[in-house]
Amino acid sequence: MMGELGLRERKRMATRVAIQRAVLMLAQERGYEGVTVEEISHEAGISPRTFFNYFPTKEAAVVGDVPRLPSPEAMDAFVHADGTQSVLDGIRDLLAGTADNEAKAEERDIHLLRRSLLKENPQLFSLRMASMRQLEADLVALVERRLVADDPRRAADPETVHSRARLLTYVAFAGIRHAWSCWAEHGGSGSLSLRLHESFAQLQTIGRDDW
Amino acid sequence: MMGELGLRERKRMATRVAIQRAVLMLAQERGYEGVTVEEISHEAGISPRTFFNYFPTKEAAVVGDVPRLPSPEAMDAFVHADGTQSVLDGIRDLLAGTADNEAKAEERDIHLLRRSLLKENPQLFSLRMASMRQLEADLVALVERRLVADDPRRAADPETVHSRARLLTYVAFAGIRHAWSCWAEHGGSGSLSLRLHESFAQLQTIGRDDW
DNA sequence: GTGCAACTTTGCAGCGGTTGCAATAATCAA
DNA sequence: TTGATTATTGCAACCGCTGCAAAGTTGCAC
Repeated sequence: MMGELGLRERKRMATRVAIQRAVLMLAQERGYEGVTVEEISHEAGISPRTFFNYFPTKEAAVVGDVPRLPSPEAMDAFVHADGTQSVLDGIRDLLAGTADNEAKAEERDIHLLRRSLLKENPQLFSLRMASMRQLEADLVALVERRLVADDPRRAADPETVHSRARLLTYVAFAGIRHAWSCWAEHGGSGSLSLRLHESFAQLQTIGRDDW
Repeated sequence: MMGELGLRERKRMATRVAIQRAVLMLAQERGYEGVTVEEISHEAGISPRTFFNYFPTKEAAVVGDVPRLPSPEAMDAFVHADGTQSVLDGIRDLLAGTADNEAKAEERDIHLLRRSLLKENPQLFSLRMASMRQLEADLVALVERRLVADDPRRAADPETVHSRARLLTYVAFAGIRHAWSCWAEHGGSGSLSLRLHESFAQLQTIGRDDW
């Protein structure tokens, strides 16, 4: 069966979760800087050396895995949209999908812990945003495909398409930051995805100073 | 006389410049990671311990001082604009002013060295953008003032003003990132401020998918 | 179950960034 | 010149992080 993972894999996943739980809870108590890898490892029941077999840096354990682009099907759906949705809204849905991608129940509490910690520590949220450079680059390429699919004549000017795709991507990330900031500022009340919709709706009006 | 600085201040400034020159040139040769504080200090003619009297971290010496908001007069001019310029364009000019704020001849070559290094190392540019969180926060407050000055009735809804100001600020930083990326991707040919104008012009059209 | 191959954990030694502290040296102001 | 102020430095120590090799586990074929 596919789901039948060996003992090894199960142990590794458990350790990975234990480490993240340890670092998140300790950081919640004492702040990110105030926690040492030695303490984290002790709390997680491993040696300090082993910590670095699971995460390349202390920071990586705190900010968690960088979201990846979603499934190829979702990507194709974005590229070949039916024209009823703006490019920015398409990006929003694409990224909202990766954000809520918390299928594994074991890891759900990790996500909640992390979200709560990032909410209290804007610096950590910045770290997480900074760790998304690869995702940004992937997204730029995807948006290029969408722009050309929307109007194939654009393929004649790849420079302009690239530039426009990059601008749209950067602006989309600005929208995400905005949604997160508003959400965190209000103590995390209300739905994050609702905030996301509100922020992206505002984005559409950016060119106008009358709102 | 005002310009007559004491020996102490002059020495401090010279050391500060020497450190930056050292770290930038060494990083240009061997990459940021490949250079140690010990080497930098030796090159700059100081002890490693003294290095940390001038910069809190190695990173700080590489990315340089975070730009500050410009003079109060420039800020007031932005807040009480005559309505012929959009808010985004106002932000652009405000920040372009701080970027070209390279009055001191002694430091001009430092700025050029740094710009060239950041151009080759996108990770370092990211570090620099990340170090601008304080500037962002200051700018949000300034944009709030501008929004209320544009239409005093808005003062009745500070929440919305705050949210809008934040969105405009984040989008403006997206524009700056975009301008820098385009400039760096083309090997730094052409003027950075020209790119900035092009990127902000594009920003005005963000809501429309027909461009 | 035995035994070997593959993989994981760990200790250790070491590098590099960073800090507090106290001694020393340089500058300044009267 | 002298005394106060400030800057530089060495030193010891902490912490994040890495390579390496020894020791422990798991997987698998027989």
